[in-house]
Amino acid sequence: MARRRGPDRPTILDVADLAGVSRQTVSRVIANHPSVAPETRRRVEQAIEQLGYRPNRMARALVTRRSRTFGIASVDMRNQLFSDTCSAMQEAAREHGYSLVVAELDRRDDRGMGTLETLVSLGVDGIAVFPSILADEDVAAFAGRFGGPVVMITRAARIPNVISIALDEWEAARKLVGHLHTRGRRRIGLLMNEMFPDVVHDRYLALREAIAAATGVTEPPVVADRPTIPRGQVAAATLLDRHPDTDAIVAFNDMMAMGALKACKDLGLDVPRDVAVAGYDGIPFGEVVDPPLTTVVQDAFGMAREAYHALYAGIHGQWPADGEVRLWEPELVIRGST
Amino acid sequence: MARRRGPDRPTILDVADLAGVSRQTVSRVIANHPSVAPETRRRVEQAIEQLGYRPNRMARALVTRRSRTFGIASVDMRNQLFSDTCSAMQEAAREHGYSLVVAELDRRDDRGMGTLETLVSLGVDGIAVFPSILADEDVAAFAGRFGGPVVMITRAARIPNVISIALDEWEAARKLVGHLHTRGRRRIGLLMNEMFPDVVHDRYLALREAIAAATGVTEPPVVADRPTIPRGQVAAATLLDRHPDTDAIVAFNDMMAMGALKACKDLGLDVPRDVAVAGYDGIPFGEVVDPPLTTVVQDAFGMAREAYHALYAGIHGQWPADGEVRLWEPELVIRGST
DNA sequence: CTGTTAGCGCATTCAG
DNA sequence: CTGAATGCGCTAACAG
Repeated sequence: MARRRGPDRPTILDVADLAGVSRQTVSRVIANHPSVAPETRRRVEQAIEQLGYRPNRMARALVTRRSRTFGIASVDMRNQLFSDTCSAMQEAAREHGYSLVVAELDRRDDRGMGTLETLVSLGVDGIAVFPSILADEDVAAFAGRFGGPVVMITRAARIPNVISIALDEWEAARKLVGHLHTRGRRRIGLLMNEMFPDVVHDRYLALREAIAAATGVTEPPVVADRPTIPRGQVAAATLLDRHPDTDAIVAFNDMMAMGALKACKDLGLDVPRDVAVAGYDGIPFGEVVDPPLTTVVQDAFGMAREAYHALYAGIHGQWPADGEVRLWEPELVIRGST
Repeated sequence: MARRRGPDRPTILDVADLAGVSRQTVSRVIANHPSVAPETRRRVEQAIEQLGYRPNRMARALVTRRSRTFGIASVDMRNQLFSDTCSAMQEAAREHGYSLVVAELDRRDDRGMGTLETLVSLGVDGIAVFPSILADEDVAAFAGRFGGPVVMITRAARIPNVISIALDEWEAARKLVGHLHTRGRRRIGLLMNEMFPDVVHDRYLALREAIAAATGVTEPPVVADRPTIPRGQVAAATLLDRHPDTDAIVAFNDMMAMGALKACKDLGLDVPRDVAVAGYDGIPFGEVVDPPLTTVVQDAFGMAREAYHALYAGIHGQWPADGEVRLWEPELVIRGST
């Protein structure tokens, strides 16, 4: 087969030869094992430096059965909440020398399950997943097969072998709907994400409940689509067409909410006078749009750190066989759109 | 050492035993090697299915010296252009069964070079990098050490062993400045990214040149900061404070431009009447802000696909020892902010 | 404190 | 068409 271009990377044997020791000694130096003579250590370190040696982590993982990588997956890598999560997880992972393998769930490949299996075959020690298109049963099945720890972010569900980290949707819905109600809104419409109603997000259930409690409306109008600006625009237009008396729109996330803003503008509706609009996530663009967007802020960084530390702990200690849910407090940021 | 929880994942040997063949035969079936009897193949495939076997890609990589992963790195994973690039690269990679290892350059770790080395020790076959904090010399040094293909995105520079993929900054500057000039703007201020002037981006050189050609101003005012909304806001405020007669602001990217929008609003300046504002990248939020943002759109998806295919070709074929630059056409999208 | 032996899971020779 | 031997780079276990 074709040889690598240029010289091969040095191996532990090259270092050992140059330092005049056995490879085991080199291995000990790298692992910071105490039982190495200072002089020997110095020689080895010098050889490492001189050769520019870097351990092959795949070879190491093969024997330690630990790759020091975690996988993280979502159906949309371009989502700001996901980027923030990746960034914060990687930041947290650095202190332990862990790396992140990021994958976008391919819905054509067994609804995304194939992507998770790929992550496993890459040898990740644990997995964080934004479930979205995956049902609880999918995640449960995967966590059962996969030996390592699995964390689910953005959905609260008690799934065997899974720690779930998510916003407290009921608290969020109470805060948001309470705010809208205070502002005199009574006919609240919902923009849900594309999986609805096949995968019913707690966000919907919680909002429906809060709306019923506040206004007496038990089945608020709802339109589902992809959580992007253009699709949110289409969804909002549909909603307003079917229910012209709508006086408030709550969108699944800020992207859809921004689409709703555009739809209102298209229809000549004033926000917030005619229709109030609110989203979820608290992405930074929310304060630059016109009008600035009221939103339920998720502490993406805190949740990401929590996810990382759960995975890391899960590798070394126990993992809850019957699952566990960790809820996060939402923060309502009120801006001009409501 | 602590054993893995649950049963170990099945290996190729387990499959071989169950199918009653040797492991090489299993290996051949997996590799789709033709010389396997149909009946044997069927038995093996059934065993694979039954055990839920998935090849260990690290073990495979150890012997093939090819991990079928590419690394991609940037100093900020949360940047939309980077997310778009990751997403598009992964999409392109799927067809060849390649995966992406995403890393955020840690500036504390040798200005990000340490992160690149980590990627190498993880065994990636090639690397795509958004250089930002890395100077051309850094990238050159790394590409020299690393045996595999290296692609640099968002900066055009002829660096040995590196294919550089970037916007045609001169064409972009001509289009943008030409547009501003047509709109009667004569005192154009610049918001550059934080590396300026230590790492001078072509974007600055090109804009300066275009501004000189159009207005005769050879040293346009410039303020540098991080390419985020809040820092862009601060930078724009500084610029307008120092040069109150500024009638147009060109920002390094849309994030900074949105910050400039906020700064203008704070100062009671009307955009675009008093000051025109434009950015680069063409992120989707640009059309939702107030006023909608004029921007130089980069074809992130096209560039990402190009980057992937360059890397993939580089693994199998030749790589330009003296480097290569591939320029991409910018598209100027004119909206309300100018 | 250091070296030797063995093997992680797999693909690549080379034999049959 | 199939199997046996070999080794990728590394660490664990055991000797010295």
